[in-house]
Amino acid sequence: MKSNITMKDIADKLGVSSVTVSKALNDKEGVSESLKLQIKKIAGEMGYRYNSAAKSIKEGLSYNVGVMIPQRFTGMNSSFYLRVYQQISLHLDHYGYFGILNILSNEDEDQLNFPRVYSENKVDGIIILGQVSKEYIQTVQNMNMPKLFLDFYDEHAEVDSIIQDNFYGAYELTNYLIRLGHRDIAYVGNIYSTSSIQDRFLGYYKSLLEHGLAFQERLLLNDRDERGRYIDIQLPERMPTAFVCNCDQVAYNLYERLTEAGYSVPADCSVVGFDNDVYATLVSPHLTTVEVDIDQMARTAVKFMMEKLESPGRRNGRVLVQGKIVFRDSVKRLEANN
Amino acid sequence: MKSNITMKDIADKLGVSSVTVSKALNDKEGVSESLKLQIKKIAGEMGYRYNSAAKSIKEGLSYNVGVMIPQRFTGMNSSFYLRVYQQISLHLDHYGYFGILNILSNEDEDQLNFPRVYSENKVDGIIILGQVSKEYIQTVQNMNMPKLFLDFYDEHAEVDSIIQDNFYGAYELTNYLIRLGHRDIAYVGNIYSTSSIQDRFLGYYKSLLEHGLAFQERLLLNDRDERGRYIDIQLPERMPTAFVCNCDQVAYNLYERLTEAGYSVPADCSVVGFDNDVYATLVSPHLTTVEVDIDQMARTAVKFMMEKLESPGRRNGRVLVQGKIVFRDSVKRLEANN
DNA sequence: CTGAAAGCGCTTACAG
DNA sequence: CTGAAAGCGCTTACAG
Repeated sequence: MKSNITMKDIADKLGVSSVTVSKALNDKEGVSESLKLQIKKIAGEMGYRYNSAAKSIKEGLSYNVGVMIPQRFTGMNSSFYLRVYQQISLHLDHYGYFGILNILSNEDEDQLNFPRVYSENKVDGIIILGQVSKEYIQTVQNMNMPKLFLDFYDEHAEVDSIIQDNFYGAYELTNYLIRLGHRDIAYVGNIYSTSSIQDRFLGYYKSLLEHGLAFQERLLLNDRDERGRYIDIQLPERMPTAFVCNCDQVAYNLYERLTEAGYSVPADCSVVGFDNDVYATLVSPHLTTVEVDIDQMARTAVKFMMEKLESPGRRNGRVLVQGKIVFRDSVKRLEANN
Repeated sequence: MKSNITMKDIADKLGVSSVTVSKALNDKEGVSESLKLQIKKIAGEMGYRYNSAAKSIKEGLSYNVGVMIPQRFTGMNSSFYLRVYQQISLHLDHYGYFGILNILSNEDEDQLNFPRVYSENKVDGIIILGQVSKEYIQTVQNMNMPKLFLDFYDEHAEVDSIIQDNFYGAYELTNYLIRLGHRDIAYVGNIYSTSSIQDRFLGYYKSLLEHGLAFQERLLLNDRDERGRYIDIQLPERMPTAFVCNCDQVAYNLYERLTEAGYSVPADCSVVGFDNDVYATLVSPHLTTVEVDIDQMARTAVKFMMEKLESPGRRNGRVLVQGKIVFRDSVKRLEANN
């Protein structure tokens, strides 16, 4: 399968030099218009394909970017990162780059091995998509090429990161509920479980504070045990008018719980979620929720990476990408508030 | 970011030639053991990284395989192909290869453009993942490198393909129902909608035939209109004891319909699905269904590709990958049949 | 065991 | 406008 037609072959066919062919095919100065046209025509006929390896070796650039996803985020039910990767791939294309997916195996993560894309110089930069261990972060820092953390950050690492704005999303969502007249609003989630649940809680909390609403313990409902397994949600004795759930799946669970207890959404109480995944449209009525702007995350990551490739010293720090509220039918405007 | 350490740098540091360094680093014959060790040590210290572009240019091999997914299969809710890609990527790794994802845009498909991975010689072979247009299949055939169709095939194209065995999966599932004593079994799906719905129907049909059970029109329930939108499933007047649904999502829809009508699964009637996606475990009781063996598909695709890379003439034809039944609690053994 | 020479395909000065 | 020369980093014969 190495029927490789080279510039030399085209040059020989036309009795010119390969330098001239190179100039013609790259639309560079120094070839007469007619020769250029002729060369391009012959190239097409001969099925010539550019050899990017030769370019790579000259420029020391592979025109690839590695996207590394830790293995544990790649299970059956977690296609989120794959979708992010897909968008990254699409945006890289605009810059003439390609994305190489690299699943970081648990072993490689434990043994602090460099990924093969790095040790074989297959990529010009690397995007780490999804939290890796503290120790591996150090390994990443030892890699001598532009790098970027996506969807997580490390306070000590000198690595730029792009994360979704969990805090602001929950803040906006809660503001929205308050604007519609809700005053007694619960938060559903184990705030000691993950940092995103905690950050979302904080956004909810800030909204309450800003509106002079007192937070009370009874308004914090647990959704999972310390190992992350969902538990039955205990509804408070005096029911709030609205629930902010830390994610759509928990909202789904809450719906079931409410139905059992004889409450109807949104007539008796309103519910909002987070993520806009399958669960958001699996419940009836469909859930008002926050959608992570995957495209924006990918676009930003690629932009930053390209900038770093241009000027390696470039820093962007910790950048937040805001989600957008998807308004559906799980929230009711309270009469009280006109 | 081109602080590239080369073999020459290592050689200079030790006062040897780069040829010797090359041999040492590649564990080739012709270097004394002690020198080899020393070279490897220095290489490590200097942070040397192999330049795979140089290898590529020598061998005419990129050690990359392209995976092309038509844009229309990459929406929000279709992560199936991304998961396949992920597995391909994993298996390629075993062979020292990398996978480059290439989303085929609708425009490129319409205009029959070669993908950039091809025209820039970025890959040694290409896997087309998901049905492309008749016209584009021709374009694929014009590509002068090993290629493979995955999850679809074309009767006229001289291209090997790997597809899931829809027919056999439904056949087995129906056999299972019959073995448990079911005799009156319905199929849910619009058999004119897609070829996989049709093939699954045929598997169901064959099972009936083999067991001497008569198929009747009343046993074929429609699930979607000609544009693919789900419609309300009409339950037959005389209820069957079991339903074979063409996919899990439709089984999910059927559950709702059955619940409305006052039937309970599996007490009153049994239900099976296909795909083993989220919907399978969203219903209660969880659904017995067929899981596509993504790993097997990916593994086979990579194996075939590697063989083609070895010997380009190699043909494998149309290969079917069988799914596996996932037994859960949506099926009841009928008393009648001990 | 060790290394000088040539070459993979292309591009970048530079000379004509 | 056109092209000979050198070089990118590595490997493959081949000579010593």
